[in-house]
Amino acid sequence: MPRCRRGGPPWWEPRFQEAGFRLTISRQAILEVLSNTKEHLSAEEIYLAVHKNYPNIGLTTVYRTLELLVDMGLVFKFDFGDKRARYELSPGPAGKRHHHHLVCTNCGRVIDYTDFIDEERELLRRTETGLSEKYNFKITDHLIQFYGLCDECQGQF
Amino acid sequence: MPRCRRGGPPWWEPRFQEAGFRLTISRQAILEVLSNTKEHLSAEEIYLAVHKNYPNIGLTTVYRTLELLVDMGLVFKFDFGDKRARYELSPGPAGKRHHHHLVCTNCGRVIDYTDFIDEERELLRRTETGLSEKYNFKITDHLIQFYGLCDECQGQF
DNA sequence: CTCATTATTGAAAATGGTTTTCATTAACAT
DNA sequence: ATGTTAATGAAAACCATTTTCAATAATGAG
Ligand SMILES: [Mn+2]
Ligand SMILES: [Mn+2]
Ligand SMILES: [Zn+2]
Ligand SMILES: [Zn+2]
Repeated sequence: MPRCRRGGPPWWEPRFQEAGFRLTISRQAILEVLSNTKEHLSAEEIYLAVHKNYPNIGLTTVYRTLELLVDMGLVFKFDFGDKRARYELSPGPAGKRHHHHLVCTNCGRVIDYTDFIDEERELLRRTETGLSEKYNFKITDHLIQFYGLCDECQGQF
Repeated sequence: MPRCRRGGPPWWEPRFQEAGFRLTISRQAILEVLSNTKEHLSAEEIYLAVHKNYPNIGLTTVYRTLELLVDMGLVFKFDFGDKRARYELSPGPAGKRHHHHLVCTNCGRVIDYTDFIDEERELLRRTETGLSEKYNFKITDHLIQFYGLCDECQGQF
């Protein structure tokens, strides 16, 4: 289980300095877990993963840390309809690209996709401009998700 | 507080017949409330509204009925990030047009918009086609929401 | 219309993800 | 190294939603 950082410190360290938050073991461990997965983990799943190496870190701290990380913009929080929040490390400086999600309503699988993002971006840009003018609404974020049946679940219906 | 139906029975009545569900007082009352509001009510708000005219209808029934209505496709269920589900009557045969939402992250206000829906539709159509092919994912639904600050909340920051 | 069937309902209890409380611990500036 | 105080863990609280189960009422048959 090799560490990801092949060189200097993780890109998120300066962010803690700037914001004046302490870079604790718990926070590093949680960020480490998030940076080593491609999945969209729930708080409890993160807790369990962290717990293997740091058995004394509690679920409460995981929740609190995730809230902080979301506020800091280091982590994104999603609702895929399975009754629990799911988290994903922000792309970061040299990370993956911005993406949206396909959610299987049968098995819960979540697929990241970056295809058509450019077209989406263009539409979003125009929509945001138009809506800002018409409703004087200052748009700061958007959510786009597609729901349906994944490859494996289509046979069952 | 005039009833909306100026003529025949509401458009949703046949849907119950077809599906074999009983058209009870509770269900009619809840649909009536939903059809007489432009807001996106929570289960409890619907319960309170129904309760004025039918004090014996319980919150449990409201939850159960909403679940049924969502399953029947008569009602849409949304998550605007305020920790409780919110509901909206489906456009129906002669109803309002399909729309998406602007959500104020400060005061929670939700604005329906239908502008740019045609462009969105076109993008969605192409995206759905592309994603279906690439991931063999059968898309049945989508969610688009914009977040930001509404007219009144912009001054505060 | 009357009755039997059974879907539907209400009240109360349970559920479960998340948040709060509060005493203890540890990060880090000095 | 030490003091200040942010951060933490365990337990309890929170709260929207769901489940339980006995009672009720919508519907169809007669
Ligand atoms: Mn993702
Ligand atoms: Mn709406
Ligand atoms: Zn699936
Ligand atoms: Zn606002």
